Amino acid sequence: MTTVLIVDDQPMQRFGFRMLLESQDDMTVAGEAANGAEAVRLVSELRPDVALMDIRMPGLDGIEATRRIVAAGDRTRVLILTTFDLDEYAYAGLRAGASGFLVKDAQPEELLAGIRAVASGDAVVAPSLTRRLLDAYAEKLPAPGETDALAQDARLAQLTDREREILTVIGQGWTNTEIAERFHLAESTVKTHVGRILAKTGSRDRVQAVILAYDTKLVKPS
Amino acid sequence: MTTVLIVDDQPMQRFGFRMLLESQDDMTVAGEAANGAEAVRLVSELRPDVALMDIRMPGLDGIEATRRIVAAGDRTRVLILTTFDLDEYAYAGLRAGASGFLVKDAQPEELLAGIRAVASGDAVVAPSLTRRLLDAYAEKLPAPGETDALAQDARLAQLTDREREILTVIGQGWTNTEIAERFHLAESTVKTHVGRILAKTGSRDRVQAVILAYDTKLVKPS
DNA sequence: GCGGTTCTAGTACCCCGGTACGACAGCCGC
DNA sequence: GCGGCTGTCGTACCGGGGTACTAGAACCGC
Repeated sequence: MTTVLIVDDQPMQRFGFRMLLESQDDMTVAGEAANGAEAVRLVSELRPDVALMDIRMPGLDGIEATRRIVAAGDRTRVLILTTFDLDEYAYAGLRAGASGFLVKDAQPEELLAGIRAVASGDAVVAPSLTRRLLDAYAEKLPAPGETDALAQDARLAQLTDREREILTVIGQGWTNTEIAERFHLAESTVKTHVGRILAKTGSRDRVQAVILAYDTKLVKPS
Repeated sequence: MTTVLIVDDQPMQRFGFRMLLESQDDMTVAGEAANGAEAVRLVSELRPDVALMDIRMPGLDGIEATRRIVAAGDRTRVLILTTFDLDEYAYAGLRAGASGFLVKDAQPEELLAGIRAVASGDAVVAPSLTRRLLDAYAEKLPAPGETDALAQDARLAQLTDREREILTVIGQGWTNTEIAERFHLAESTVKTHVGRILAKTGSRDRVQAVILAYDTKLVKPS
């Protein structure tokens, strides 16, 4: 069962969302908030799976509320909903750590699919924005040729591709739970991988693995 | 009317797609191709709106075919479809200039919505991949204000000398027990310090503290 | 002297991380 | 075909890490 917190300053808008969500038998509305401050408070209190977040609200807006929710380290994923797909909003929302960004005039099915995707650790972005996201991403890609000047360390060389991939995100601070969610693996699988990484690299725990990742430039300082 | 070219080496797979597409009154199948070379040829000949492209095919694969179609400057958008959401495939496909990337086990509605989005110039990406895309994108973003490096220094500045000292050895991989022994402290004291360090720096656990230590150059790669 | 800060220390509790098994499916090379 | 490697998943267990409190001692500045 996916629990959802509805955040919107317009009562009728909240009502509409509530009706839609309650009509689904795998979803339930954990609560409603009319502004950002209330949203932050209710998230920490109710710990919903997903916060459906409007942007324009009196007082604390949706962006800032998202930032605080993400910063608090709660497991709640934020799905931003707004009337217009203005770039600034989207970018700001994504920077704030939102897991998704959809426009309100989306089809109900799209909205529901978005909520389910976000709840399961995936992310969703309105199609109109995805294009720009891809363009920006393409620029960031290492280049058609080869994948970077891969860190050649004897310890890293023993790792399989999968293990190196996982070590990379360990180096970015991901917990086993997060790795499992975002890679769609069981936590036990992640633990197996981590155990092998530690054994192969001679690391005592993931902290030393992180240090190794930095020292070998597998992960670079941000 | 959206015209679609189906590219897949498996006849049954093509048949399935054809049935699905023909059931829609705003879509029509322009043709079918069983490999990459045929796809490139048919695109230039039929000029469909969208090419539904499988990746694994004998001869010219979907990635290379996509690259050539895009390079040819045709108006045809390529939507890549594959069985598994392997990173390499996705990255390669996006680099090649595809307008979208979906997994074959997606719901038919998702697939259709994806085709319509791509045909209208938008882009679509499978939810499972969007997450990683967002993460990568977030890294690329310049950061809210001008903060970043300075902000992290600000977080370090809040620490007392003792705390900074302890954060340094945390960054070197020491456990609480080791810190207690070598600093002649009780482990409970170390835990108190660590807890305050995490709170002040906004780190979730010592792993993130290690990352912070490296990013701020408090600890330097060996 | 008194309040604020820092360092120290303790207890109690819970959860995540790591280990130690075993198991199976797919793939590749011999 | 068979064995080895890889990736996946499961269960069970334990210890360290982190949190939430409280609290005393030393120091400093007003």
